[in-house]
Amino acid sequence: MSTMANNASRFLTRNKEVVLYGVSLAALLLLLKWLEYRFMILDHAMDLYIGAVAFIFTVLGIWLALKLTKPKVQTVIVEKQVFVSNNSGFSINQQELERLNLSKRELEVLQLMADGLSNQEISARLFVSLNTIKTHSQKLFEKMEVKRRTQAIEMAKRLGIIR
Amino acid sequence: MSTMANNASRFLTRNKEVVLYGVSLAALLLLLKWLEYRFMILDHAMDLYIGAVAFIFTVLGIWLALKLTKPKVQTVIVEKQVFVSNNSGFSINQQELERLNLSKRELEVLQLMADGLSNQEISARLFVSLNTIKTHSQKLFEKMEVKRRTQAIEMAKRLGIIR
DNA sequence: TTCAAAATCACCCGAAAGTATGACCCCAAA
DNA sequence: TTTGGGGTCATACTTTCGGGTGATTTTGAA
Repeated sequence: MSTMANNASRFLTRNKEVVLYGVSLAALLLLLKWLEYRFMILDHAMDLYIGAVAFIFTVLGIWLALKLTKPKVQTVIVEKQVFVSNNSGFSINQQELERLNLSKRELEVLQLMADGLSNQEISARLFVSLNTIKTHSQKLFEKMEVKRRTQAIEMAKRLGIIR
Repeated sequence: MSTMANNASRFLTRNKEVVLYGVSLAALLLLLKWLEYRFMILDHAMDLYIGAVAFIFTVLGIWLALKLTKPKVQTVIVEKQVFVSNNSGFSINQQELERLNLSKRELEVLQLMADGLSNQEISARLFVSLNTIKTHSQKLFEKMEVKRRTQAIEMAKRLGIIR
């Protein structure tokens, strides 16, 4: 039951793009027709018209490509500060990171959590939905064996797996 | 030295693109002229011609966009080990503490928050009611000018007003 | 090519966190 | 003695968080 609703909503979400594109294309055709009639009044203005068409469709192509191309993955540079204590020599970090077996995305979410961002803000920052962040945080908590984000932050800072 | 060579090579690479683009554009214009003469022979084939132009330039636009956004951003995790003398655990920033004007109780709550405790757990630890903790945290957030406990923790650790 | 992990998104529900407001007590300073 | 800050607690409400579940798509490795 919920699967149907799920599919329907997803279908709508996808179609929004398609519908938008369709409408835009229709508008563009109207514009072209208008341009055509305008220029046809003039004499030997064909080249100008062709130029306009070429320009418009070049822009359209660029827009299309940019729209349909997936947003680039941001480069994540994690600078880890390894605090070296005088007495207790725990300069772990990488070992702990591997032990916890966190994925790249989960580590990103963890870092943003530690920066004090809400799930909503994290989702906006990473260009994904709120639900996705929830899923990430869940897996994060499971792997780190904690129950709250504050515990995750505390552990992460203590182990030095985030800055 | 290697930087110069690097820049030179990069410059050449870029210019190669520009030259390639120029040549392609020239070829494209020739193609268009040819198409124009071909179609002009026919009667009322304008739309077809315009369509061809539109298509070609749409493809051109897409190609341009894809070409110019080519560089694939790899996710690189840079591990920078910064050795810091361990004074963060000892010296508390007294000036910041006074500036924020936190009460004793509020500071206690803040510390326990940073330890990853829930409001419920904090209230149990301090032998007060949950509502009291909520009140404390509220005033805490006001004084620190934050909206969430995670932000308060982040700021407190950054300023060094808690361990 | 196939398979598993990762990443994405959805929906529901209960718990926790946070907001707003008001009240009472205590104590020290004006 | 009044006044104000700190501490306590309450009710009512909204928002966010987290758990559980299921699904599809992407991707990287075998």
